[in-house]
Amino acid sequence: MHGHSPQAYPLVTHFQRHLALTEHERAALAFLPVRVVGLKADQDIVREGDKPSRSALVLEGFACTTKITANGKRQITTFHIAGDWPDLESLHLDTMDSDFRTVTECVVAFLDHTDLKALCEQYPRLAAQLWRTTLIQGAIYREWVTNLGQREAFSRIAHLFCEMMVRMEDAGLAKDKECSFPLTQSLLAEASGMSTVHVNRTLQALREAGLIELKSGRLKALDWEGLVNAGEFDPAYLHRPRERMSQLQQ
Amino acid sequence: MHGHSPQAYPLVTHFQRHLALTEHERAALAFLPVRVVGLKADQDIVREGDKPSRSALVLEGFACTTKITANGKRQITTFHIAGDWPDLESLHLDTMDSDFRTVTECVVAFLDHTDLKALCEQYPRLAAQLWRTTLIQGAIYREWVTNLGQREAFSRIAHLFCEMMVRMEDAGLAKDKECSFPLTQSLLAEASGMSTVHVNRTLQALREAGLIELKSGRLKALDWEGLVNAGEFDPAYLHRPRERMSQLQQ
DNA sequence: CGTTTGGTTGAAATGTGTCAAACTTTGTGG
DNA sequence: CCACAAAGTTTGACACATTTCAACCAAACG
Repeated sequence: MHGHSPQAYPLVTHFQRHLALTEHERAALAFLPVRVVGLKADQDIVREGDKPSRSALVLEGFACTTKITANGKRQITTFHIAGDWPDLESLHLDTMDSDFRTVTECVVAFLDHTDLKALCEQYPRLAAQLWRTTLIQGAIYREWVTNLGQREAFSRIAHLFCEMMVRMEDAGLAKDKECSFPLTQSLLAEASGMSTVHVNRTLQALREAGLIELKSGRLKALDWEGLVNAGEFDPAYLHRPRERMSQLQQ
Repeated sequence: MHGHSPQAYPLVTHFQRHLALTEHERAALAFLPVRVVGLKADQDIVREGDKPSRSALVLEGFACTTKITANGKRQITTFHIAGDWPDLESLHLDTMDSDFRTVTECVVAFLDHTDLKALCEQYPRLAAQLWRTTLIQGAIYREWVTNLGQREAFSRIAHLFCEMMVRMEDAGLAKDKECSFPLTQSLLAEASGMSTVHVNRTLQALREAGLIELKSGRLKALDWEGLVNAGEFDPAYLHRPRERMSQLQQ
């Protein structure tokens, strides 16, 4: 599929989450050439060392950014869900310093850097919004550093679950604190810097504490407040649009 | 001190590291109003929850970004040295999600967001460069997540030392793999997610391995290649300007 | 010179990793 | 639709990295 398709609408949605678009801006976005592609699970989209000429907006599915150490260990540095723009940074950093890959089957929209750069020059507000998108991703990284550095297993996993739940909600993919969650324990291990075995035991502890239910690819927070406490979770770092902020209180 | 002063030159330097400036751009930078301020050690510059109307460029000294968990533990998410722009993100994220504070005495240049935004609208290349600056900071966060998640004490501290040394070199603050390093062991603990005691023991191990000398506020890599190996350090994530890349091989 | 701050040490407690095996679920091809 | 393979989860026992606590020492500092 190519250009001007209905598939471009998610792009408009992305911007409208934070910004009231003018007609011109909306039109510019609608006419941006996009290439929508379906991808298999567990597949590289961009690799460390690549010099991409385009960036991908996730439309459906779960993806992640990973880094591999010289010793061959792998760290997932963040998960991406629908609406996320995982490798937007490559717009201004020519060489990828990490891998961007699918976790589940995904649908992504590829946008050429040349088109995006032209858009940015012509529409400074859209440029600022894209910049903002990368800054929020940076804020998430800061929180992950803190999560890995300061919290032990139980809180750490709880925090990860809180973050994912809130982001899924904001993307319209969760309700009643329940969402699709197709992440294996070994992926959770790679994301939390723990061994698979210990993730397993921690999940049992979270279940025994009555905080979560996690099975067959779905996560449900049985006791949201309890989970938030366990994870010491404060969603401020997600810099959510104002309207969404209240939803946490529910 | 206010505006147009010789103090503004570091600003030009910052941009010229990555970008060949035009005369217009250089002039625009030179005329940006800056307020240069000297700050005491161990002092907040901006706090979590603040909504700053300006950002600070570090001219001298060591600073850091920190997050405090609900349990009162503190994580240093990154260190800042001369030439760094620690809270540039506040240009587009209205509320700070972390603290930015001095470690040593510092000299910083404050720049108003309104001025920076005007600059960005008029000079897209400068905007892109500022954006790039925040993206590189993001890349550093990714690496820290990996460092905390996948490396044990010995490698983790080695990696931190490698990063600092390379960044100090690039800022012109290190030569012969030796630089000022006024970080206490308890700061290193907060940055590495380890206890002070274990930092102490790890430093002894690094010394016994003949990799470093660290005393009276100075760090020297006695065996740079060994340190790089121990830390599995690959500086690609720092996205250094091309000319500097070769320096690592020395 | 005393006081503070930062560094070092030892011993014990504990969180987490490792290994290896068994079990369960999911997916697939016959 | 079953049977089988593959993938993911769970378990136990043990090893080990790291934390904690408490004390002591050294260096920096006014």
